[in-house]
Amino acid sequence: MADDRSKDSATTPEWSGPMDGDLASIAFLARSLGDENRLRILLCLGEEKKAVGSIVQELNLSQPLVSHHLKELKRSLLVKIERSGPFVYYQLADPSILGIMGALHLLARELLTRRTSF
Amino acid sequence: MADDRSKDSATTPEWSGPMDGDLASIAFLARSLGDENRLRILLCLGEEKKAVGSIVQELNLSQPLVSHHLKELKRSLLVKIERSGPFVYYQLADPSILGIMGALHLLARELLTRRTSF
DNA sequence: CTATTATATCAACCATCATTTATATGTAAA
DNA sequence: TTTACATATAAATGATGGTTGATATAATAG
Repeated sequence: MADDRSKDSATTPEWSGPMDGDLASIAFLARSLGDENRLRILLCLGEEKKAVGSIVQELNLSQPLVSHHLKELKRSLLVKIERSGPFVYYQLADPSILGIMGALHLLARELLTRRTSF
Repeated sequence: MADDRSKDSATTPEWSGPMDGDLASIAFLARSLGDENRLRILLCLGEEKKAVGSIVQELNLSQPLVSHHLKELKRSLLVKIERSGPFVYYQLADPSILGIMGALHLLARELLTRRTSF
């Protein structure tokens, strides 16, 4: 049982291909979604670009904290940046982000209700 | 600027409702998906229940590590457990988990290709 | 009972991360 | 230039989390 890499394509259910370094990207994205304040920021961004100050005021978080999380969201490419004067506007990089959050929300509800009803 | 909780329903894009403690559940789920080894375990589980030893051998990970991650996946309700003799079989709690992983994979590919092509 | 197999837990170490406070950078106006 | 505002960064701290190695529990066979 030295090493065996010959059973990849047997149990690939939804995607096709190697999935080598892709799992790292998926994990990286998921970790970026794994913070409540970042989720609030993404949800607050919605579909309109907003400046940092607006997010700070809207979510009632400290400005360095919002800035830090925005930096993290930028690192994971989940938001796009646009400067205009002294303002920096952040925007969702892709609308599917909200869809994924919705799917996670649905899954969480499902798992929790399944848990309490059994 | 003491406190203001009067602008909730203005910018809810995809779901409806309070989203109060739901974001915590979403973040919890996302954090559980935010580890490459756990993703490999979920992907390895696929749709058939497998014992711990099978996962250990299939992914070439140490048994305590797999057991620890399975415990974490159980804590987030992403897997179901079924004992049979000395074996403990783990199974995906919901098939939509693979769909969410696929969506994250698609988003990652999209964001990365968008990044390198601009 | 002992022995063996399957799985879980414990302890320790190291890394990552979220948060706060303070400070720095940058931009625009007077 | 100074002043004011918007945002970013630094340093420090506390908490959480992944990994390894050793050990413990559980079930079964002999």
